[in-house]
Amino acid sequence: MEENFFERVYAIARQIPEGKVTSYGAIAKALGTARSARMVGWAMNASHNMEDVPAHRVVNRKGLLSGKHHFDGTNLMQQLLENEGIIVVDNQIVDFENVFWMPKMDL
DNA sequence: AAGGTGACCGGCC
DNA sequence: TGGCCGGCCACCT
Repeated sequence: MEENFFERVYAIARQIPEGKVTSYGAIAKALGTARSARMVGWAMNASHNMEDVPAHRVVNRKGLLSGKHHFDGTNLMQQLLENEGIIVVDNQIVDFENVFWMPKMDL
């Protein structure tokens, strides 16, 4: 009973454990629309109003904080990640593979 | 209704 | 990884 595409994205994002991150493509695949990775980013844009959506845990496949530009400050996203134990240098996540979390495609 | 847009991804060099 | 290009899909005007 998903209201719309966004709700689905939020559902996945909320499942991201602390200290872990995932990519837009991974979420897209979890939703079944791997090709709509861009939509995931769009949903994240709307997630700005959602407090339950940790958008800072979502990065692109390179582990780059592509969306940091959309956060309040310029390094807010990085601060949040580092706060969870994730090392971020130059807007890029260190050990990206190590902190990468694959969303459960359980819907 | 049509067109533009975007926090992407994958392939290629 | 870095740069360029095409495809993709839902949302907004």
